[in-house]
Amino acid sequence: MKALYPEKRLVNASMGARVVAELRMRIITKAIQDETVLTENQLAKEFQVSRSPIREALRTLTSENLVRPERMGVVVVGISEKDIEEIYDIRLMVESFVFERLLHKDNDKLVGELEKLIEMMKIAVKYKDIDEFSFLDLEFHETIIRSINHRYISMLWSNIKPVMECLILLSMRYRLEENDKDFERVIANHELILESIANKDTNLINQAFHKNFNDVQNKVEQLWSNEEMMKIARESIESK
Amino acid sequence: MKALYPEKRLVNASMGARVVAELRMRIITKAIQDETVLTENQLAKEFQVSRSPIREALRTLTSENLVRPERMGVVVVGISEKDIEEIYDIRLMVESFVFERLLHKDNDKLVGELEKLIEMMKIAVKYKDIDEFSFLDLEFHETIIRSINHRYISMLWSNIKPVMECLILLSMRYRLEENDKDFERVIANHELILESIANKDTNLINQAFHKNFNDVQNKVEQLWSNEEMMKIARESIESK
DNA sequence: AGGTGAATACTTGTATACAAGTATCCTAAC
DNA sequence: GTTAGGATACTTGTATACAAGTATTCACCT
Repeated sequence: MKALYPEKRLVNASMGARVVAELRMRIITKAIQDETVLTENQLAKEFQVSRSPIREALRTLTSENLVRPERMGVVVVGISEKDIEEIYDIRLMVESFVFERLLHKDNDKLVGELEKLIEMMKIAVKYKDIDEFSFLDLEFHETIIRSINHRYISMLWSNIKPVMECLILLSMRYRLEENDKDFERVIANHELILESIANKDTNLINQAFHKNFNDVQNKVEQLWSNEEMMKIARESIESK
Repeated sequence: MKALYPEKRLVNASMGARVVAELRMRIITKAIQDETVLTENQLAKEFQVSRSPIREALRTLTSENLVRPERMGVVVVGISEKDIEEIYDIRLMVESFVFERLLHKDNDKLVGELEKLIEMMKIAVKYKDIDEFSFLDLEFHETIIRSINHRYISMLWSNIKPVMECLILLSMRYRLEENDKDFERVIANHELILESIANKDTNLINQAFHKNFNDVQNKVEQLWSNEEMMKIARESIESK
């Protein structure tokens, strides 16, 4: 099976990290079906590594709630449409908290960084580097979140980030097949968020969040609700 | 050094789990100072186990933000008063979200469970079993959170829970030394929360949350702000 | 036939060995 | 005295070995 997660992001990564990234993608795309039982030995054989990195990977996936430990081995939990909604509950909760804090700060430096990221996103679209575009999207949000220097908010973010990353990656790949005008709209959404922050405009941020979230969430759910589409998303990378 | 974490909670636990529990307590009580560099070999020697469980422990502590990985070994981050405030930001955020959901549900079963927990807390106070009281306190909150069946909210909770557990454990032990009338007030706070849920009373829950949070947070911070008090909390268990 | 129990082939948790890389320290040259 | 360079003693990441425990299977007994 071809790797689902971009190799580019794994240079210098340990085998453990590679296994996590790959398993996560397979679980989320249902290339590994829910309820499948995974054991360390079996995975070690399949990935041609020892049990040590596999153990590490399974622990990470457990903490991300993608698998649940049972008496012997772990069983794949995967994610459903309901889970995706729930992830976006968390995002909305976290990002709203962050915006509230931004209102009482000077955000010039942040605004500058966000402008840079938007420019880079435009370049990524221009050259159809969808994976890069996805990572920039995520980094945009992470930059905002980190800017308030709230250790535990950052921690929350880092807990849901890996799954978010997969979701965005997949939904963007799918869009590319489907309708690449969508990328313009994604960029416009981010420009709206940027403007809200620059002007500390509470009404605008609510609009922006809901626009952005509904947009991404709908796309992701659309993707998940249709087995055929999921297959396209999986294969869009495998065929590369 | 005597164990800081109750042995009772570690029956059947793996060495890895024990090491995590113990290191977490030592870091939070500053028995291990911030900025200390910990390496796997050194800890393996100290705890008389191999590197495998130590590795596992350090990974867990990293995910909890109590240590941060560096090129060689991990360095202890620990928690400050600001961090404690931030943890309570998260709690307030999460528990408010949960209460909002509770308003649209039938909570009879939940209310029953909470009543049971409060009774048990009273017994724990009667027999001065402070560690048990602390765990019941935490379980009270966890029961509420789990009741809305929100996978990612539960995940967030499980990420901050271990540190919360230590904080509550320490603050309760300290109270016992200081003024054991406090326990009555903690119970009263929980009864207030219970009542808010039973009656779906939005105003009351805000009062209850703020009362409970301010109470615990103040106690904890009071504890942290004074080196001498921290020593008392540490030793209150060591002398057992 | 149905249930019991022992043998077997799994599983995880832990210890240990090894390779590759990095900081440190000591020596030597200037 | 100061700096360069190499030996040394660390570090982590990974592989492998072993012990203890659990599911399964299959034969045997009732």
